[in-house]
Amino acid sequence: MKVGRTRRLPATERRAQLIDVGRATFAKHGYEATSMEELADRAKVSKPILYEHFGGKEGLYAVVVDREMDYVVRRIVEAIATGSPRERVEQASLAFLTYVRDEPDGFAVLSQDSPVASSRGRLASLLNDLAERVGHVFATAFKEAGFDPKAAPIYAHGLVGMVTFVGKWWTDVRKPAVEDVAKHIGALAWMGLRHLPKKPTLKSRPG
Amino acid sequence: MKVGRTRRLPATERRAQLIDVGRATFAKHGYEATSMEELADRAKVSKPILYEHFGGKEGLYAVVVDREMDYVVRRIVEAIATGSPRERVEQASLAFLTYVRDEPDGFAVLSQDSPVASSRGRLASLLNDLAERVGHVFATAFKEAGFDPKAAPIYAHGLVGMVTFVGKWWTDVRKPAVEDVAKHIGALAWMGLRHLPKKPTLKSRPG
DNA sequence: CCATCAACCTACCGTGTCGTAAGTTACGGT
DNA sequence: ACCGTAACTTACGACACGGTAGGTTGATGG
Repeated sequence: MKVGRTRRLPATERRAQLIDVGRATFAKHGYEATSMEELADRAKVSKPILYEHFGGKEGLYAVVVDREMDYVVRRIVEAIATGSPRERVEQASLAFLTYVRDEPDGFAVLSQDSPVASSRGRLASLLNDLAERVGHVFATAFKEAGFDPKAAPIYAHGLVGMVTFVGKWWTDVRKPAVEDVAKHIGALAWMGLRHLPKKPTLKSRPG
Repeated sequence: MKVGRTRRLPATERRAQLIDVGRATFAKHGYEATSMEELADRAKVSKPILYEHFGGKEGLYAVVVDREMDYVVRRIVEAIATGSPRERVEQASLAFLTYVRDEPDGFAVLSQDSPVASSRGRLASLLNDLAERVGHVFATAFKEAGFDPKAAPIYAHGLVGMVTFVGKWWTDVRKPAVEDVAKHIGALAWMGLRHLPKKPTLKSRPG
Protein backbone atom coordinates (compact mmCIF):
# COMPACT_ATOMS: atom_id res chain seq x y z
CA MET A 1 0.00 0.00 0.00
CA LYS A 2 1.60 3.17 -1.20
CA VAL A 3 1.23 6.21 1.00
CA GLY A 4 -0.02 9.45 -0.49
CA ARG A 5 3.07 10.98 -2.01
CA THR A 6 3.29 14.75 -1.89
CA ARG A 7 4.73 17.14 -4.39
CA ARG A 8 8.39 18.11 -4.24
CA LEU A 9 9.24 21.25 -2.41
CA PRO A 10 12.03 23.82 -2.81
CA ALA A 11 14.63 23.63 -0.08
CA THR A 12 13.49 26.62 1.96
CA GLU A 13 9.88 25.48 2.11
CA ARG A 14 10.81 21.94 3.00
CA ARG A 15 13.11 23.25 5.68
CA ALA A 16 10.34 25.36 7.15
CA GLN A 17 7.96 22.42 7.12
CA LEU A 18 10.49 20.18 8.82
CA ILE A 19 11.02 22.75 11.55
CA ASP A 20 7.28 22.86 12.12
CA VAL A 21 7.03 19.09 12.30
CA GLY A 22 10.01 18.97 14.61
CA ARG A 23 8.59 21.54 16.98
CA ALA A 24 5.25 19.76 17.18
CA THR A 25 6.81 16.35 17.69
CA PHE A 26 9.43 17.43 20.20
CA ALA A 27 6.66 19.21 22.06
CA LYS A 28 4.61 16.04 22.27
CA HIS A 29 7.23 13.41 23.11
CA GLY A 30 10.34 15.31 24.11
CA TYR A 31 13.77 15.05 22.55
CA GLU A 32 14.81 11.53 23.50
CA ALA A 33 11.52 9.88 22.73
CA THR A 34 11.37 11.39 19.26
CA SER A 35 13.08 9.35 16.55
CA MET A 36 14.24 10.57 13.21
CA GLU A 37 12.06 7.96 11.56
CA GLU A 38 8.99 9.37 13.24
CA LEU A 39 9.91 12.85 12.12
CA ALA A 40 10.47 11.61 8.60
CA ASP A 41 7.14 9.79 8.57
CA ARG A 42 5.24 12.79 9.86
CA ALA A 43 6.81 15.03 7.28
CA LYS A 44 6.11 12.47 4.52
CA VAL A 45 9.77 12.45 3.73
CA SER A 46 12.70 10.06 4.06
CA LYS A 47 15.38 10.30 6.70
CA PRO A 48 18.34 11.51 4.64
CA ILE A 49 16.46 14.71 3.91
CA LEU A 50 16.45 15.53 7.58
CA TYR A 51 20.19 14.95 7.70
CA GLU A 52 20.74 17.05 4.63
CA HIS A 53 18.92 20.00 6.13
CA PHE A 54 20.03 19.87 9.74
CA GLY A 55 22.98 17.52 9.95
CA GLY A 56 21.37 15.37 12.58
CA LYS A 57 18.86 15.16 15.37
CA GLU A 58 20.59 17.69 17.57
CA GLY A 59 20.85 20.06 14.65
CA LEU A 60 17.12 20.15 14.12
CA TYR A 61 16.47 20.40 17.83
CA ALA A 62 18.91 23.27 18.13
CA VAL A 63 17.18 25.18 15.37
CA VAL A 64 13.76 24.64 16.93
CA VAL A 65 14.92 25.73 20.37
CA ASP A 66 16.84 28.69 19.03
CA ARG A 67 13.91 30.07 17.12
CA GLU A 68 11.63 29.68 20.07
CA MET A 69 14.06 31.35 22.44
CA ASP A 70 14.46 34.30 20.14
CA TYR A 71 10.74 34.68 19.85
CA VAL A 72 9.89 34.59 23.53
CA VAL A 73 12.81 36.77 24.52
CA ARG A 74 11.82 39.39 22.00
CA ARG A 75 8.27 39.47 23.26
CA ILE A 76 9.31 39.86 26.87
CA VAL A 77 11.97 42.44 26.16
CA GLU A 78 9.43 44.54 24.33
CA ALA A 79 7.04 44.22 27.23
CA ILE A 80 9.44 45.50 29.85
CA ALA A 81 10.95 48.28 27.81
CA THR A 82 9.13 51.10 29.55
CA GLY A 83 6.83 51.90 32.45
CA SER A 84 6.84 51.85 36.22
CA PRO A 85 8.18 48.81 38.03
CA ARG A 86 4.73 47.48 38.73
CA GLU A 87 3.67 48.02 35.14
CA ARG A 88 6.72 46.15 33.96
CA VAL A 89 5.97 43.15 36.08
CA GLU A 90 2.40 43.10 34.86
CA GLN A 91 3.37 43.54 31.25
CA ALA A 92 6.05 40.90 31.45
CA SER A 93 3.59 38.47 33.00
CA LEU A 94 1.07 39.28 30.35
CA ALA A 95 3.60 38.83 27.58
CA PHE A 96 4.72 35.50 28.94
CA LEU A 97 1.20 34.22 29.42
CA THR A 98 0.24 35.38 25.96
CA TYR A 99 3.17 33.46 24.54
CA VAL A 100 2.11 30.40 26.50
CA ARG A 101 -1.39 30.76 25.14
CA ASP A 102 -0.45 31.34 21.52
CA GLU A 103 2.46 28.92 21.23
CA PRO A 104 1.80 25.93 23.45
CA ASP A 105 4.11 23.71 21.40
CA GLY A 106 6.96 26.13 21.67
CA PHE A 107 6.42 26.48 25.37
CA ALA A 108 6.37 22.70 25.75
CA VAL A 109 9.66 22.36 23.89
CA LEU A 110 11.33 24.99 26.04
CA SER A 111 9.94 23.47 29.21
CA GLN A 112 11.56 20.12 28.63
CA ASP A 113 14.99 19.18 29.83
CA SER A 114 17.50 19.67 27.10
CA PRO A 115 19.77 16.75 26.21
CA VAL A 116 22.57 18.90 24.87
CA ALA A 117 25.75 18.63 26.90
CA SER A 118 26.32 21.21 29.60
CA SER A 119 22.98 22.90 29.23
CA ARG A 120 20.22 21.39 31.30
CA GLY A 121 16.90 22.92 30.36
CA ARG A 122 16.80 25.73 27.87
CA LEU A 123 13.88 27.48 29.50
CA ALA A 124 15.51 26.99 32.88
CA SER A 125 18.66 28.81 31.86
CA LEU A 126 16.68 31.49 30.07
CA LEU A 127 14.60 32.11 33.16
CA ASN A 128 17.70 32.12 35.31
CA ASP A 129 19.16 34.86 33.16
CA LEU A 130 15.94 36.78 33.39
CA ALA A 131 15.75 36.38 37.14
CA GLU A 132 19.34 37.47 37.49
CA ARG A 133 18.64 40.67 35.61
CA VAL A 134 15.60 41.38 37.71
CA GLY A 135 17.74 40.66 40.74
CA HIS A 136 20.21 43.33 39.75
CA VAL A 137 17.46 45.88 39.29
CA PHE A 138 16.09 44.98 42.68
CA ALA A 139 19.49 45.12 44.31
CA THR A 140 20.08 48.73 43.34
CA ALA A 141 16.54 49.67 44.30
CA PHE A 142 16.97 47.91 47.64
CA LYS A 143 20.19 49.75 48.34
CA GLU A 144 18.56 53.11 47.77
CA ALA A 145 15.63 52.23 49.99
CA GLY A 146 17.76 50.91 52.83
CA PHE A 147 16.98 47.21 52.35
CA ASP A 148 19.45 44.39 52.33
CA PRO A 149 20.55 43.95 48.69
CA LYS A 150 21.59 40.37 49.38
CA ALA A 151 17.92 39.49 49.55
CA ALA A 152 17.18 40.87 46.09
CA PRO A 153 17.74 37.62 44.17
CA ILE A 154 15.27 35.85 46.41
CA TYR A 155 12.51 38.21 45.42
CA ALA A 156 13.54 38.18 41.78
CA HIS A 157 13.48 34.41 41.53
CA GLY A 158 10.28 34.32 43.52
CA LEU A 159 8.57 36.56 40.99
CA VAL A 160 9.86 34.67 37.97
CA GLY A 161 8.87 31.36 39.49
CA MET A 162 5.43 32.71 40.27
CA VAL A 163 4.81 33.69 36.69
CA THR A 164 6.19 30.56 35.09
CA PHE A 165 4.43 28.12 37.36
CA VAL A 166 1.15 29.91 36.83
CA GLY A 167 1.88 29.78 33.12
CA LYS A 168 2.42 26.06 33.20
CA TRP A 169 -0.81 25.57 35.13
CA TRP A 170 -2.68 27.84 32.76
CA THR A 171 -1.76 25.65 29.78
CA ASP A 172 -3.89 22.93 31.33
CA VAL A 173 -6.99 24.89 32.31
CA ARG A 174 -6.79 27.75 29.73
CA LYS A 175 -9.04 29.90 31.83
CA PRO A 176 -9.50 32.67 32.87
CA ALA A 177 -8.20 35.06 30.19
CA VAL A 178 -4.51 35.88 30.36
CA GLU A 179 -5.27 39.51 31.08
CA ASP A 180 -7.13 38.57 34.23
CA VAL A 181 -4.37 36.23 35.31
CA ALA A 182 -1.79 38.97 34.82
CA LYS A 183 -3.88 41.29 36.97
CA HIS A 184 -3.90 38.84 39.84
CA ILE A 185 -0.22 38.14 39.56
CA GLY A 186 0.50 41.83 39.69
CA ALA A 187 -1.73 42.17 42.74
CA LEU A 188 -0.04 39.31 44.55
CA ALA A 189 3.41 40.62 43.78
CA TRP A 190 2.66 44.17 44.82
CA MET A 191 0.13 43.96 47.58
CA GLY A 192 0.66 40.47 48.95
CA LEU A 193 -2.05 38.25 50.32
CA ARG A 194 -2.51 40.60 53.26
CA HIS A 195 -3.72 43.49 51.17
CA LEU A 196 -5.29 41.91 48.13
CA PRO A 197 -7.73 44.17 46.30
CA LYS A 198 -11.13 42.67 45.63
CA LYS A 199 -10.98 43.55 41.98
CA PRO A 200 -7.45 43.95 40.70
CA THR A 201 -6.87 46.09 37.64
CA LEU A 202 -3.99 46.27 35.21
CA LYS A 203 -1.88 49.37 35.65
CA SER A 204 -1.18 49.36 31.96
CA ARG A 205 0.89 52.08 30.45
CA PRO A 206 -0.45 54.10 27.53
CA GLY A 207 0.05 51.95 24.49
CA MET B 1 43.68 -5.08 34.99
CA LYS B 2 41.35 -6.44 37.60
CA VAL B 3 39.18 -3.92 39.36
CA GLY B 4 39.05 -3.90 43.12
CA ARG B 5 36.51 -6.57 43.91
CA THR B 6 34.37 -5.90 46.95
CA ARG B 7 33.01 -8.24 49.53
CA ARG B 8 29.67 -9.97 49.00
CA LEU B 9 26.68 -8.36 50.59
CA PRO B 10 23.39 -9.73 51.93
CA ALA B 11 20.43 -8.92 49.71
CA THR B 12 18.97 -6.08 51.75
CA GLU B 13 22.25 -4.21 52.01
CA ARG B 14 23.05 -4.61 48.36
CA ARG B 15 19.58 -3.43 47.52
CA ALA B 16 20.03 -0.35 49.65
CA GLN B 17 23.37 0.38 48.07
CA LEU B 18 21.94 0.01 44.58
CA ILE B 19 19.16 2.44 45.41
CA ASP B 20 21.74 4.94 46.61
CA VAL B 21 23.80 4.54 43.47
CA GLY B 22 20.69 4.81 41.34
CA ARG B 23 19.54 8.00 43.01
CA ALA B 24 22.94 9.63 42.63
CA THR B 25 23.30 8.61 39.00
CA PHE B 26 19.78 9.48 37.94
CA ALA B 27 20.28 12.81 39.67
CA LYS B 28 23.39 13.50 37.65
CA HIS B 29 22.41 12.36 34.17
CA GLY B 30 18.66 11.86 34.23
CA TYR B 31 16.77 8.69 33.43
CA GLU B 32 17.42 8.28 29.72
CA ALA B 33 21.10 9.12 29.83
CA THR B 34 21.76 6.62 32.59
CA SER B 35 22.55 3.10 31.38
CA MET B 36 22.33 -0.08 33.36
CA GLU B 37 25.96 -0.72 32.61
CA GLU B 38 26.95 2.56 34.20
CA LEU B 39 24.88 1.75 37.27
CA ALA B 40 26.47 -1.66 37.49
CA ASP B 41 29.95 -0.21 37.16
CA ARG B 42 29.37 2.41 39.80
CA ALA B 43 28.03 -0.18 42.20
CA LYS B 44 30.94 -2.52 41.45
CA VAL B 45 28.45 -5.16 40.45
CA SER B 46 27.35 -6.87 37.27
CA LYS B 47 24.13 -6.11 35.42
CA PRO B 48 22.08 -9.22 36.27
CA ILE B 49 22.12 -8.21 39.91
CA LEU B 50 20.27 -5.04 39.08
CA TYR B 51 17.66 -7.05 37.23
CA GLU B 52 17.37 -9.51 40.07
CA HIS B 53 16.63 -6.76 42.55
CA PHE B 54 14.45 -4.42 40.54
CA GLY B 55 13.32 -6.27 37.45
CA GLY B 56 14.62 -3.61 35.12
CA LYS B 57 15.58 0.00 34.69
CA GLU B 58 12.10 1.35 35.28
CA GLY B 59 11.80 -0.76 38.40
CA LEU B 60 14.82 0.84 40.01
CA TYR B 61 13.76 4.28 38.91
CA ALA B 62 10.30 3.75 40.33
CA VAL B 63 11.71 2.73 43.69
CA VAL B 64 13.99 5.75 43.81
CA VAL B 65 11.23 8.18 42.88
CA ASP B 66 8.74 6.59 45.21
CA ARG B 67 11.01 6.82 48.22
CA GLU B 68 11.84 10.41 47.48
CA MET B 69 8.20 11.38 47.04
CA ASP B 70 7.23 9.81 50.30
CA TYR B 71 10.01 11.58 52.06
CA VAL B 72 9.34 15.08 50.80
CA VAL B 73 5.59 14.76 51.15
CA ARG B 74 5.93 13.66 54.75
CA ARG B 75 8.17 16.58 55.58
CA ILE B 76 5.81 19.11 54.04
CA VAL B 77 2.69 17.58 55.53
CA GLU B 78 4.25 17.79 58.97
CA ALA B 79 5.17 21.39 58.36
CA ILE B 80 1.68 22.55 57.48
CA ALA B 81 -0.15 20.55 60.12
CA THR B 82 -0.85 23.49 62.42
CA GLY B 83 -0.55 27.25 62.72
CA SER B 84 -1.95 30.36 61.16
CA PRO B 85 -2.07 30.63 57.37
CA ARG B 86 1.02 32.76 57.24
CA GLU B 87 2.87 30.42 59.54
CA ARG B 88 1.94 27.52 57.34
CA VAL B 89 3.27 29.13 54.23
CA GLU B 90 6.50 29.97 55.99
CA GLN B 91 6.87 26.54 57.49
CA ALA B 92 6.08 24.83 54.20
CA SER B 93 8.67 26.97 52.43
CA LEU B 94 11.18 26.22 55.11
CA ALA B 95 10.47 22.51 54.95
CA PHE B 96 10.84 22.46 51.19
CA LEU B 97 14.04 24.46 51.21
CA THR B 98 15.47 22.30 53.93
CA TYR B 99 14.72 19.25 51.84
CA VAL B 100 16.39 20.87 48.87
CA ARG B 101 19.41 21.63 51.01
CA ASP B 102 19.72 18.22 52.63
CA GLU B 103 18.83 16.03 49.66
CA PRO B 104 20.05 17.70 46.49
CA ASP B 105 20.18 14.40 44.61
CA GLY B 106 16.62 13.54 45.52
CA PHE B 107 15.48 16.98 44.47
CA ALA B 108 17.32 16.63 41.18
CA VAL B 109 15.65 13.29 40.47
CA LEU B 110 12.22 14.66 41.20
CA SER B 111 12.85 17.76 39.12
CA GLN B 112 13.52 15.79 35.96
CA ASP B 113 10.93 14.83 33.45
CA SER B 114 9.75 11.32 34.08
CA PRO B 115 9.92 8.84 31.22
CA VAL B 116 7.12 6.65 32.48
CA ALA B 117 4.07 6.68 30.27
CA SER B 118 1.27 9.08 31.14
CA SER B 119 3.13 10.85 33.90
CA ARG B 120 5.22 13.79 32.83
CA GLY B 121 7.38 15.01 35.69
CA ARG B 122 6.98 13.49 39.10
CA LEU B 123 7.71 16.69 40.95
CA ALA B 124 5.48 18.57 38.56
CA SER B 125 2.46 16.44 39.34
CA LEU B 126 3.25 16.49 43.04
CA LEU B 127 3.40 20.25 43.03
CA ASN B 128 0.23 20.43 41.03
CA ASP B 129 -1.54 18.40 43.65
CA LEU B 130 -0.15 20.61 46.34
CA ALA B 131 -1.16 23.76 44.53
CA GLU B 132 -4.63 22.39 43.99
CA ARG B 133 -5.07 21.77 47.71
CA VAL B 134 -3.85 25.23 48.54
CA GLY B 135 -6.24 26.52 45.92
CA HIS B 136 -9.18 24.91 47.64
CA VAL B 137 -8.20 26.41 50.97
CA PHE B 138 -7.92 29.79 49.33
CA ALA B 139 -11.22 29.40 47.54
CA THR B 140 -13.19 28.96 50.74
CA ALA B 141 -11.30 31.76 52.43
CA PHE B 142 -11.95 34.00 49.43
CA LYS B 143 -15.63 33.24 49.50
CA GLU B 144 -15.92 34.23 53.13
CA ALA B 145 -14.01 37.44 52.57
CA GLY B 146 -16.00 38.46 49.51
CA PHE B 147 -13.30 37.80 46.93
CA ASP B 148 -13.75 35.99 43.65
CA PRO B 149 -13.03 32.30 44.38
CA LYS B 150 -12.23 31.70 40.71
CA ALA B 151 -8.98 33.58 41.26
CA ALA B 152 -7.88 31.32 44.09
CA PRO B 153 -5.92 28.84 41.96
CA ILE B 154 -3.91 31.67 40.46
CA TYR B 155 -2.64 32.69 43.86
CA ALA B 156 -2.10 29.11 44.94
CA HIS B 157 -0.01 28.26 41.91
CA GLY B 158 1.79 31.55 42.20
CA LEU B 159 2.89 30.73 45.73
CA VAL B 160 3.97 27.20 44.92
CA GLY B 161 5.89 28.37 41.88
CA MET B 162 7.56 31.05 43.96
CA VAL B 163 8.85 28.56 46.48
CA THR B 164 9.98 25.93 44.01
CA PHE B 165 11.79 28.29 41.69
CA VAL B 166 13.59 29.87 44.59
CA GLY B 167 14.45 26.37 45.74
CA LYS B 168 15.94 25.49 42.40
CA TRP B 169 17.97 28.67 42.36
CA TRP B 170 19.12 28.09 45.92
CA THR B 171 20.64 24.73 44.98
CA ASP B 172 23.13 26.63 42.85
CA VAL B 173 24.14 29.41 45.19
CA ARG B 174 23.48 27.68 48.56
CA LYS B 175 23.31 30.99 50.33
CA PRO B 176 21.84 32.61 52.40
CA ALA B 177 20.60 30.15 55.00
CA VAL B 178 17.28 28.51 54.28
CA GLU B 179 15.70 30.17 57.31
CA ASP B 180 16.46 33.60 55.91
CA VAL B 181 15.15 32.63 52.51
CA ALA B 182 11.93 31.38 54.05
CA LYS B 183 11.54 34.68 55.88
CA HIS B 184 11.78 36.64 52.67
CA ILE B 185 9.39 34.37 50.85
CA GLY B 186 6.89 34.78 53.62
CA ALA B 187 7.32 38.53 53.48
CA LEU B 188 6.82 38.65 49.73
CA ALA B 189 3.75 36.46 49.89
CA TRP B 190 2.11 38.35 52.70
CA MET B 191 3.16 41.94 52.32
CA GLY B 192 4.04 42.17 48.65
CA LEU B 193 6.79 44.31 47.23
CA ARG B 194 4.87 47.44 48.16
CA HIS B 195 5.07 46.85 51.90
CA LEU B 196 8.22 44.82 52.38
CA PRO B 197 9.61 45.00 55.91
CA LYS B 198 13.27 45.93 56.16
CA LYS B 199 14.04 42.94 58.34
CA PRO B 200 11.56 40.12 57.89
CA THR B 201 11.11 37.65 60.73
CA LEU B 202 9.67 34.17 60.82
CA LYS B 203 6.28 34.00 62.48
CA SER B 204 7.06 30.54 63.71
CA ARG B 205 4.58 28.74 65.85
CA PRO B 206 5.61 27.38 69.23
CA GLY B 207 7.39 24.18 68.48
C1' DC C 1 35.03 -31.63 55.36
C1' DC C 2 31.13 -31.26 52.46
C1' DA C 3 26.46 -30.02 50.83
C1' DT C 4 23.58 -26.36 49.75
C1' DC C 5 22.03 -22.08 48.53
C1' DA C 6 22.32 -17.26 47.99
C1' DA C 7 25.18 -14.01 45.76
C1' DC C 8 27.43 -13.10 41.77
C1' DC C 9 29.76 -13.12 36.94
C1' DT C 10 30.80 -13.80 31.82
C1' DA C 11 29.09 -13.84 27.53
C1' DC C 12 25.61 -13.31 24.63
C1' DC C 13 21.06 -11.91 21.92
C1' DG C 14 17.60 -8.80 19.87
C1' DT C 15 16.10 -4.49 19.01
C1' DG C 16 15.80 0.25 18.16
C1' DT C 17 17.92 4.12 16.30
C1' DC C 18 21.36 7.36 14.51
C1' DG C 19 23.54 8.10 10.51
C1' DT C 20 25.24 7.12 5.39
C1' DA C 21 26.29 5.31 0.55
C1' DA C 22 24.61 4.85 -3.67
C1' DG C 23 21.11 5.14 -6.83
C1' DT C 24 16.51 7.33 -8.76
C1' DT C 25 12.98 10.77 -10.11
C1' DA C 26 10.88 15.12 -11.11
C1' DC C 27 11.55 19.93 -12.49
C1' DG C 28 13.40 24.07 -15.07
C1' DG C 29 16.06 26.03 -18.51
C1' DT C 30 17.63 25.95 -23.36
C1' DA D 1 12.95 17.03 -26.69
C1' DC D 2 16.78 16.64 -23.68
C1' DC D 3 20.08 17.51 -20.16
C1' DG D 4 21.72 18.98 -15.61
C1' DT D 5 20.77 19.55 -11.09
C1' DA D 6 18.17 19.69 -6.93
C1' DA D 7 15.05 16.85 -4.41
C1' DC D 8 14.33 12.56 -2.90
C1' DT D 9 14.39 7.22 -1.92
C1' DT D 10 15.77 2.51 -0.66
C1' DA D 11 18.71 -0.23 1.74
C1' DC D 12 22.13 -0.90 4.83
C1' DG D 13 26.06 -0.35 8.50
C1' DA D 14 27.31 0.43 13.12
C1' DC D 15 26.59 0.61 17.65
C1' DA D 16 24.61 1.26 22.19
C1' DC D 17 21.59 -0.40 25.25
C1' DG D 18 18.05 -3.29 27.79
C1' DG D 19 17.62 -7.69 29.05
C1' DT D 20 18.80 -13.01 29.72
C1' DA D 21 20.84 -17.93 29.89
C1' DG D 22 23.78 -20.59 32.21
C1' DG D 23 27.67 -21.32 34.93
C1' DT D 24 30.79 -20.05 39.14
C1' DT D 25 32.14 -18.66 43.76
C1' DG D 26 31.96 -18.15 48.52
C1' DA D 27 29.70 -18.38 52.96
C1' DT D 28 27.21 -21.13 56.40
C1' DG D 29 25.31 -24.96 59.03
C1' DG D 30 25.73 -29.94 59.90
